[in-house]
Amino acid sequence: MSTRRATINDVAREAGVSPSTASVVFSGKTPTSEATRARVLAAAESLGYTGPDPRAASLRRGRSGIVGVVFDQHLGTAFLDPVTTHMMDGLADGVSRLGAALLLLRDDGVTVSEPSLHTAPIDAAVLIGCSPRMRDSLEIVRGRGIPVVVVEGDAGDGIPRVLLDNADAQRAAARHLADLGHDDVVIVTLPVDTGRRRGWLAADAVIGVDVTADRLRGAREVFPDAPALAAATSSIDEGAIAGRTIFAERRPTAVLAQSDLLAAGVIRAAEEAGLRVPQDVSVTGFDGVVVDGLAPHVLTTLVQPATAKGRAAGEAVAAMLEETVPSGLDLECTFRAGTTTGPPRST
Amino acid sequence: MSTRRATINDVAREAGVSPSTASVVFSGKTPTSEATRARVLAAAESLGYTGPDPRAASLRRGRSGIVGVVFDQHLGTAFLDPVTTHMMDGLADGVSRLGAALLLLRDDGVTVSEPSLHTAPIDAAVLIGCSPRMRDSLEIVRGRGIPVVVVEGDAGDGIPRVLLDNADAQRAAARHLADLGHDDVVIVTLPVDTGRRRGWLAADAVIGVDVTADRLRGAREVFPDAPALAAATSSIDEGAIAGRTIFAERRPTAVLAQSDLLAAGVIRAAEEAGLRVPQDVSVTGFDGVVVDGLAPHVLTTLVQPATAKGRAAGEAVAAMLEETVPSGLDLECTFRAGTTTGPPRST
DNA sequence: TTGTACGCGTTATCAA
DNA sequence: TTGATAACGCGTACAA
Repeated sequence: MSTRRATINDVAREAGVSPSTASVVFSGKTPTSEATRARVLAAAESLGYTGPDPRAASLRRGRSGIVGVVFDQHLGTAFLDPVTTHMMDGLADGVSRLGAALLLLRDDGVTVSEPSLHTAPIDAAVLIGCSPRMRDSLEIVRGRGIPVVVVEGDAGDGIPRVLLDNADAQRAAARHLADLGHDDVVIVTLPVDTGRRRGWLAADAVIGVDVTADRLRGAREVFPDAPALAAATSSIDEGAIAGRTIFAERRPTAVLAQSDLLAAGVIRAAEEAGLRVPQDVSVTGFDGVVVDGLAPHVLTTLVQPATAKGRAAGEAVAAMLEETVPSGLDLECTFRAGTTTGPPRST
Repeated sequence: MSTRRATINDVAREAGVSPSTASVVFSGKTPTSEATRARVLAAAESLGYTGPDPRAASLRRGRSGIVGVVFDQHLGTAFLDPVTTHMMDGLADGVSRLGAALLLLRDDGVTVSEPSLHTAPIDAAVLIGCSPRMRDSLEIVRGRGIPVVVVEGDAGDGIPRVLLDNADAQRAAARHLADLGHDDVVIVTLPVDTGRRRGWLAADAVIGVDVTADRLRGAREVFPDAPALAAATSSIDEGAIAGRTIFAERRPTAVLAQSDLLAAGVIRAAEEAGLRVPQDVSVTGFDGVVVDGLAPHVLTTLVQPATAKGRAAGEAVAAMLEETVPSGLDLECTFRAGTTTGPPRST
């Protein structure tokens, strides 16, 4: 009874074959005679050998079978958003053709914990929600020569990215409001930077988060002068905070929120303020997720293909690993009219 | 311009030092003179060397810095439950002292994709929700000699597991109902097996999922003859399905659901059936998660420390890796009285 | 503080 | 169908 775990060498010796033959028996890469195969398996069994050491195999192969998923926020926070969980689901699906598993990584810029982006044994990486800080993550990964796909963010120079038609979609919602007759509209935006500061956006504000910028641009194409209030994150509570701020100061006929969760919060704030939706104020969201607790309202929103987004990212990663050019990265949102928008109240 | 990436050897040669010195510069395990250090770093820079190859390092070290988290269901499904996401959050926290990252693994018994439990380069594993199928996963992992911690499941012989006082807690809720005067109670359970079949449970039904069995046991200690209806998963929709089944057949004065999501669904079904909560029927949940959309109700439930559960699992894993005996694995739920329970209607 | 030498466990390649 | 050989890239005793 040795203290050390058996290796494939031990098994080979025990079975009376060469290590390479034993290896082949486990990998199945080359046909082997039934007899040797049986002998090797028996030897493994008797030695308690349970298969090749993944670390050694991945060193030799140059592949670990692991795809890193990089978040720029606390996991708990990220997973609170249904869009993220659906995307993870699709991502798991998308990389499965690669036979890869997902490694959860967080890049908050300060943590030095290992394995970080610098040291994780990943074959590829998917960056979620490219905030400015993500650029650093990107540099690290690219420096390591690892294929990267960015979801919803600008990565610059030729890095594949999965994109929604954010501006177009948001413009559609804005137009919907305009068609109904609205012209006093306030926009509630997703975070504008890593600092996640709340507050009214100056006209010349620099927006570091692309999703936010794109959706804002789409809305402003229809309502060039609409004031915009930034939320600290995408959640019902944040939406409610934003809503309270808005209704304390003004009475717009419509609020255009950049996410369903924010919209739900705005609706809550509106009702707190004694406003009826949509009679007194119309509200639109973005994402098309199921927001529990919104009943009986059905949110007017843009439905984004969250699962498909993840799957597209996964497949893009798979393609890059196979040295192919990824495709199918541009996805479209669908406008869905609900019960939270209607004609503006007559003044 | 070579086609191959630079190794630490190349860097050492370029810097005019030995490979071991270069290695030490990167790991910081041994003091080095400022001069050599600078030289090595410069050499690395000029060769585009971004640090030790994680695969080689982990082979050498015998550690990968990765902890596997094994689910027995689709990731999307698992993450739909707030309890799971909170637990993941805690888990990420708990293993962080180890400096480890989390690898998402799924064991559905059929997938042959790699890396599976057999081949993933993990230092330890956390099994979530030990259904019968999980026993197989367990065998695989143990066979590989990898430390395992089980969350909410019976792993048998000396495998550390993070446990809630499910039976006790559920008994407290049942007693609460009994004290109010209820005696016509129906129980809605979590899945009873991997097949996730719905339906009334026979008195002698074998329950393969421990959480389900424990909570049921606690309830039956107070209401020995209460009929139990199994749901296919823990969700509001499943709760509603169960609720509809119940109210179509009978009019219990109280329904004891094994999760908050199920309870929310039951409440929805009750209201559909024209029953008021709690006047016509009381409902209790389990978990203490925030269920959006339940307002104005506040669920009477057992609050479980979901984040703490994850953290405990993470710390247990860390302990095992350090050859210590894990502790702090038993966690308690807290009874929280809400507005969904009251005295039974007079018959 | 630096260098030498070797092993970690596997698998690709090629020849037999 | 099997076997010999040579990396894969690194970390670390141990000696200098």
